[in-house]
Amino acid sequence: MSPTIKDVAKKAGVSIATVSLAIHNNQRITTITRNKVLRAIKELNYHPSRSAKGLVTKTTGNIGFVLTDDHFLKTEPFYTMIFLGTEFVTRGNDYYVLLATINKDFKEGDELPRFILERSVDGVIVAGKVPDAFIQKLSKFDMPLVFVDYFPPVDDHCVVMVDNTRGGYQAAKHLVDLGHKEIAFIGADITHPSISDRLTGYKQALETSGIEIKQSNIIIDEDYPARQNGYNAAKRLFEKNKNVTAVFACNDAMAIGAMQYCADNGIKIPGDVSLIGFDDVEADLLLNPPLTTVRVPKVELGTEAMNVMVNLLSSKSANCAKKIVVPVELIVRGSTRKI
Amino acid sequence: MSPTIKDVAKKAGVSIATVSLAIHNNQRITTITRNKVLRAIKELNYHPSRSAKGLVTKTTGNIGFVLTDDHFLKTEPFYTMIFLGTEFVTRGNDYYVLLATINKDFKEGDELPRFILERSVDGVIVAGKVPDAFIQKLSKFDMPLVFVDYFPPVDDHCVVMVDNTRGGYQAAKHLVDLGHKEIAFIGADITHPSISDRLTGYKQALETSGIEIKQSNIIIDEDYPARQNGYNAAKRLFEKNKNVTAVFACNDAMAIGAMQYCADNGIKIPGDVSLIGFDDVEADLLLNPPLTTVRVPKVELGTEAMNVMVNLLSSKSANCAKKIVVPVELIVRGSTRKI
DNA sequence: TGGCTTCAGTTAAACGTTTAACCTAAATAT
DNA sequence: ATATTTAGGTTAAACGTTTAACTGAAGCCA
Repeated sequence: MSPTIKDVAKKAGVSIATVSLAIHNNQRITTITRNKVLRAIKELNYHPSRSAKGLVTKTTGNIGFVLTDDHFLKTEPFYTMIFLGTEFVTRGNDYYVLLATINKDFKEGDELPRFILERSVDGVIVAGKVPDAFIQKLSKFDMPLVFVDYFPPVDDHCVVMVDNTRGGYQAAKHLVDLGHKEIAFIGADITHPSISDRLTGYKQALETSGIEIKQSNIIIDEDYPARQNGYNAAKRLFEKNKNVTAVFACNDAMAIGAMQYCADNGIKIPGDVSLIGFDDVEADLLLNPPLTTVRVPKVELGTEAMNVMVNLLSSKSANCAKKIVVPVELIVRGSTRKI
Repeated sequence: MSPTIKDVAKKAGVSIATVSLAIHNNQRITTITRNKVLRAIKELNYHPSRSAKGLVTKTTGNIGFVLTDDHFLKTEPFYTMIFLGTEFVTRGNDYYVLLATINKDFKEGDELPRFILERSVDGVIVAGKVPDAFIQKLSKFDMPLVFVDYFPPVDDHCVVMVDNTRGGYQAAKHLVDLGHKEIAFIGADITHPSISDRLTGYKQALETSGIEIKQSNIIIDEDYPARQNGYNAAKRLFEKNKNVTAVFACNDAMAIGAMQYCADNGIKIPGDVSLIGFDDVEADLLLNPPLTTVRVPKVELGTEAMNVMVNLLSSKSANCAKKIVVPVELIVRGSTRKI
């Protein structure tokens, strides 16, 4: 068995309270006693038990990270990167991250992740879009909450967001600057605020550039923005609309699908059509041509979210309802060109 | 505050011991009392506190997952997939996974991950190659240990391995079957057992096919098997060795680098040279041509490792020193062809 | 009838910490 | 000289469980 505080107390010839106080640098303990204690700790290689500490302080040193199972399973490691971002921060602070998924159709009667019920976490980071019913139920626990890459309907929470509107603007503006006039938008799941914000940015860019916004140039799939849907959206677009010279896909997955459609149908990129995506996933660089895109700093989203959480927990301040918007960056590669 | 076992006891009109026993389906409690207790639990929405339970049972419900920081940071999400595999299993069993990294130059004096010292985990899964000093230090704690994708020097541990030798054999055999005779191997970090096993398989395949093994066809970089090193290895290979018609790269990252070198130097794949990798990473499908490779079931490695761990913890049996070898699979795509 | 089992629970100790309340001796104030 | 404060600890309760040991009633057997 590993040594307990009792062993340290005996070895140092003091009470266990003194050991505890010494560990926490309490003023009441003289330097000389503290050193005695510290020496005993070193000799025994003592480390306090987290369980015992947790029981009395009602803290666990863990943060929950929740996302829906379909986000968890998708091939693009978008949320994985955010998760890793949170891990980076915990390295510095004294926390660990517990991961849990919920059903994307979470209903009122469903159980919350076990770590919430058993109080194994001090706070919860929610990543990506989650059902309303889940947020409702989660909010009943008075537990610090941080949302990342999703803007919950009720608005008194801490949120870390991507500047999707500005990114959409930058993407479309880039195409405008290259001389394009017939610029299409392909997207999916427009109820997702991130996606609709990108569309908003697209519209703003065309508007401020004096280019008419045509509904026929906007293709929205109802489903999830995945490669297959990008393929289908491109098909729907090009079958009815021959004069499009540039396409802004709502994310890289759809852009990759669209690129595949073009390859299958003799549409040259960027020769015939310029294509720009959103997210900047690993795959972009391997495409032929490499995909121009708007970079979302995925790891940074995670670090920011965890930073907010750690602040929330340490300051014990009221729910600050803080909002952080992390900037995006246009990455020009080979899939766009001057017309 | 959430309800405690005391609240349940009061509501059900029994002692707290009865509540505990009822929860654990102890025979001593009649169905009628158990139901009373269960009803109270439901009404109060009671869930036992993990900290309190942990304190007395000396369990935490957590499993540690350790890898070196360079593995954690590399772009190919190889170990991330293994990690996710462990997560999948914990969904079914009652565990969570805590992630920690160690320095790849871990020395004897370095501290172990905090979750081990503070006893926040019931067992540790070690992924990938880790320093000997780390294993030494870790072994001193009598904590269940499972190694995945690495074979520790001292051999009394549970291990989940990839069948690298067989995979290397299959890869080289595939090239032989396509009629190739001058088959090169490019690799790096040959001290890693996985890599050297793949080389062994390569040699076996040539041998059993009656093809001479030439040292000049084997290029080993000392560094890490990454894209850049694949590029360099291909350069070294083709500059001195014009008649090679097929290359087996020790992993996909190096294969991708080699492919880049070939593209830069007018070597057509698979026209002039057939190329095969190892791992089957996401990027392979996006390459032009898509890469023939040997699939390593990454997620399955994680699930297997976690299954072994869960068995170890539940059976409380002696360290079974179990070995599991998960099979690989040849995936033929566009980068190899008949000569 | 009386002694022995079995049944169905209860009591209380234990797990390893933190921390409020208490204590004693020395220092300071009146 | 006595009363009060301060310094530097110690004592003991509390956190929420589990579980070994105990108890009292009922059933059984001779």
